[in-house]
Amino acid sequence: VQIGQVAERTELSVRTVRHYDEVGLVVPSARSAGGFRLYTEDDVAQLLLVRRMKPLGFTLEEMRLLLDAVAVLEGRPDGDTPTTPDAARTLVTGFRDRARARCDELRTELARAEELAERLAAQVR
Amino acid sequence: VQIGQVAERTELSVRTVRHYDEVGLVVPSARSAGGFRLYTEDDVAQLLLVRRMKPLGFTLEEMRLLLDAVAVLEGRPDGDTPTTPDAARTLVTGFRDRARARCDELRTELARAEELAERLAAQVR
DNA sequence: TTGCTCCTCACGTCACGTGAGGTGGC
DNA sequence: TTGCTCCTCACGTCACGTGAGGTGGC
Repeated sequence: VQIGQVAERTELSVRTVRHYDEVGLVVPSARSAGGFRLYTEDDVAQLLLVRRMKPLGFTLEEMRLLLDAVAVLEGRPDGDTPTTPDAARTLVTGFRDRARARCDELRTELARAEELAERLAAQVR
Repeated sequence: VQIGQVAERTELSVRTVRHYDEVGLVVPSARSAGGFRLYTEDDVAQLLLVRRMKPLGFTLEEMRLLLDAVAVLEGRPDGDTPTTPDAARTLVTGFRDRARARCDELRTELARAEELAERLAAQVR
């Protein structure tokens, strides 16, 4: 499937999907004869995962490491990343902890944001 | 009060507080003889408001407009921004709506993030 | 052949981070 | 006088946005 469809399905911009390819975060599994990026369903799943991670404030490089580690744990070694399953587990555990911590932060930020919205509402009542 | 104290109280970096001065978002009410930025309690309150707004994804320029409008509605005309109360009300109403919409987005992002954290937890179980 | 989608440079932008080198004030 | 805090350039960075000019494929 082509990048336009992928962008629509993931709610990412075409430029963003392209950028993730440029930095090696999610590289399309194939190219057409004319050079068009072709994404498999697995590629799309990875992009969806990345989109879920974005609010957690990880860098693209960190997400790349995480995706690689998860790939190792799920038994698809990804070709060029020679991570041991053990290293992968520690890495994923670290990300899990950071993810949970960030979720807590997000919750308080959300509460504050809601409070703010109501303050603005009161301002124009 | 000096920038270091302000940064600590607002949980913003010193550089960030300085940046907000540079772009005219929150300008300290005074400077010491030696050029040190001096913030009043009102200045700090504005910085706290800005920090609450950040998760809502507004640009610094937008926040500047909002702070000015709120200042007008609260009866402290801010000197250089000649906004009418009417224009201020419409602007604030717009921001209220956008803030509420972004709160909804934040809620779904949070839900997805929590789901993701649990997925990572399951991965290393 | 006409559109629409895609491509690669490559520079711009937004919100700061990060030194470099220098001064203020208890 | 010694620290610690603050100052102003000014360049770097991260995650893309935004044209410019060109091609692929139904």
